[in-house]
Amino acid sequence: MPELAEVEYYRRRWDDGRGDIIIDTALHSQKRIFRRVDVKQFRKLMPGSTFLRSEASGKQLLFSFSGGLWLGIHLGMTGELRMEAPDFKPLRHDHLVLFQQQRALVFNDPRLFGQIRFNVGPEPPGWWSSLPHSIISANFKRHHMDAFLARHRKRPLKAALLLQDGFPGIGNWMADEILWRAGLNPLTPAGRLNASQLQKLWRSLHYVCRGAMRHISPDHSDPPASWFFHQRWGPGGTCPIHRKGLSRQTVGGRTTAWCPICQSFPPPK
DNA sequence: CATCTTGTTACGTT
DNA sequence: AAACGTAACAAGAT
Repeated sequence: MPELAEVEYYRRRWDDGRGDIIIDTALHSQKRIFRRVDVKQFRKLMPGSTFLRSEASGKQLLFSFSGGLWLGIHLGMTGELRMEAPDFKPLRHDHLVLFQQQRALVFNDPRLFGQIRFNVGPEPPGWWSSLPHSIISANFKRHHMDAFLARHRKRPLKAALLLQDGFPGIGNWMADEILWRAGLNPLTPAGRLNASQLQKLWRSLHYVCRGAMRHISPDHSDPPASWFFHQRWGPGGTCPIHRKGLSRQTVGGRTTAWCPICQSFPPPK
């Protein structure tokens, strides 16, 4: 499920636990989610530590705990965070539970594409510090986008938008929304955009990211009815402008939908 | 039963 | 060396 705004939504679901001590943990440590975690160390250090704060960057989450403990979470395709009662009994897909006096903080992921990290140290772990600038932040500059598209000039635009090094937080539906609003065909090679098309992509990228954060993050509600979002799945989907049928094709390994009128393929040079 | 999935990574190829 | 394309991972929904 989770892209930029949904990740932020799930981050907030553990907020009630801030300032409280972890008294116990439960984890399905044999699952692939924990393949990068020293489980023995986690089980030893986490109880007695206080949950301090959390942050999201793209699709990555970082939770900090007293004693210099850092818990990284990637939700993968189907990961969720939620709160339960303190006597919660984890079921099959509840792979990580942090028990507090008043509640249980639960990470659930049926499909196991998520990933947990655990680091110890005074500063945030290196994998976190070296993440690319969030698209939402002022540090994400136009020259970053231009340089990234140039580096991946042969990739279809859709595939380039899915690369987290360049567009952190963008996933399948957001990429389709961005390209529809920019009037760009998903198959266009990333290095083939002229100045005006680059500008449209830049503005659309920010419009969709900001809009998703505003509409989805607070309560996981859907974006406005005018968004392409509502049309891109079902076979009956139509362009919100023309009300005509959409084109569909796998691009960059994902199902991609676009309006053949708004997003016509550019003529060869 | 076959096909689909809002994500990433390993690996072989260009 | 870097970029590119695809299979694989796992489980549930349709």
